Amino acid sequence: MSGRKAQAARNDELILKAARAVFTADPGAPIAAVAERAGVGISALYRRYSSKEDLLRKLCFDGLQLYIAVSEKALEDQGDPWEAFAGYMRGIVDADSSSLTIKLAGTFQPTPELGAAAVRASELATRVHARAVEAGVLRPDVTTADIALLFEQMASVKLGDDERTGQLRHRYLALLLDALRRPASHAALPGPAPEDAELSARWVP
Amino acid sequence: MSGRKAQAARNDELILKAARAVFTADPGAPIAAVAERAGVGISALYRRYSSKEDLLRKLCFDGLQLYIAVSEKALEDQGDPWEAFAGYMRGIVDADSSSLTIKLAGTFQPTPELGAAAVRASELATRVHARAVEAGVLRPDVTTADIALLFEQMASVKLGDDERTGQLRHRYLALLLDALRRPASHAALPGPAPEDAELSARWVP
DNA sequence: ACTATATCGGAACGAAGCTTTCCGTTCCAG
DNA sequence: CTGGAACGGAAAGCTTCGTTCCGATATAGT
Repeated sequence: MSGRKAQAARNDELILKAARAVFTADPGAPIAAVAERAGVGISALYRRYSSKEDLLRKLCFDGLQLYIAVSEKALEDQGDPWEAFAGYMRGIVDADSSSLTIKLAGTFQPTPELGAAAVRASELATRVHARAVEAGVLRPDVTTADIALLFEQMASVKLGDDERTGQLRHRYLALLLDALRRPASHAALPGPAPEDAELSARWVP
Repeated sequence: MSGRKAQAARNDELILKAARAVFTADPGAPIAAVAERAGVGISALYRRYSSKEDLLRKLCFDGLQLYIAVSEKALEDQGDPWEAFAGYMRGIVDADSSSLTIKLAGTFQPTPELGAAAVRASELATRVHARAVEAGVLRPDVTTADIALLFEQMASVKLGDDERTGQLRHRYLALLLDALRRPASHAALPGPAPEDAELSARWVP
């Protein structure tokens, strides 16, 4: 495959990647920002998606699929129950699925297909959580819904570039995992703490 | 004091309260939303603030003052060091100061006065944190800057009305405090966990 | 070589939303 | 009674955004 077809296929990927980056950074970003980031014209977007809503639905659906994949992998993990659960949490944080699902919800009309994926994702989350509770590695007063909100808190962390943001999210996830684990413990925190300069830089954009 | 002057004084308060509510819920909200919520006309706003920026600066400054007041109160607390620190955290979360400061920053040009308040707030935060570390009640691998980012995570929790949101923020703050406290422990979590219905309601606004 | 076609870039358009101004009205103080 | 402070809200003026449209370009098939 080469020539024009190849560029079209490459653009498919470029556009999705750009859309993910732009809309996770700012759910209200304009379509033009996606095109610019992807390095294509606006018409390249409208050839693939009939509207902005359509693109957002696609992103949300992909985000749910990713969530589902991570959850299924966690359920297959037959190793140490705590490590399986912690790995699941880290996987979801890395997938940034909260930014791709809940943060975008409300900006478009959900389709049945999308609703079904959301239900499936929710079921899997319940099972992963239940397994950890039954294994006795998780404090029992935290519910599945709590976990969902905690993911959103991790997703709210944004500082510097994507790499730094991911680093910090894992730092605070480690803190969170200490609070969730039974018995209580204090694991070492990964990644350097934020510098004062990193924080104060946000006052003057 | 009565008559027209009295209404003006009452409006001063009404407008500020409305602005706090509106802009903490949505930092990009239009001025008209503030006027509507306050139950006044737009001109009542522009009589008091020369521009939207001006109003935002005022809100931000007040937020910093509140932050400073809570911090000073914590420093005066001579009781149990852990309880003093935990009370400080709860106080800042209740003040919702992250929503009034950082979330609004960037939408206006900071003034020297505002910068000075920010510096003072930062100094106090450092002292409160240092005191808890020196007392040995706080895990030492968490920095003052970490605490600031953790406040922002609590402020990112939003579900249902203001009361429910506050309840949940305290629930997750309790979880967080478990992770911060030395030695490690698990305190009971306050407030009911989110219901599935509360979460799924957000998919269809 | 030549043309039909798929794809693209980006200007142009129209709708929507926002801040700010402006004007007529109300109501108190002197 | 009257001057003016305070008000409500419409309208001006501007920006931004989604979408459409058109001319350009490069390939695939003949």
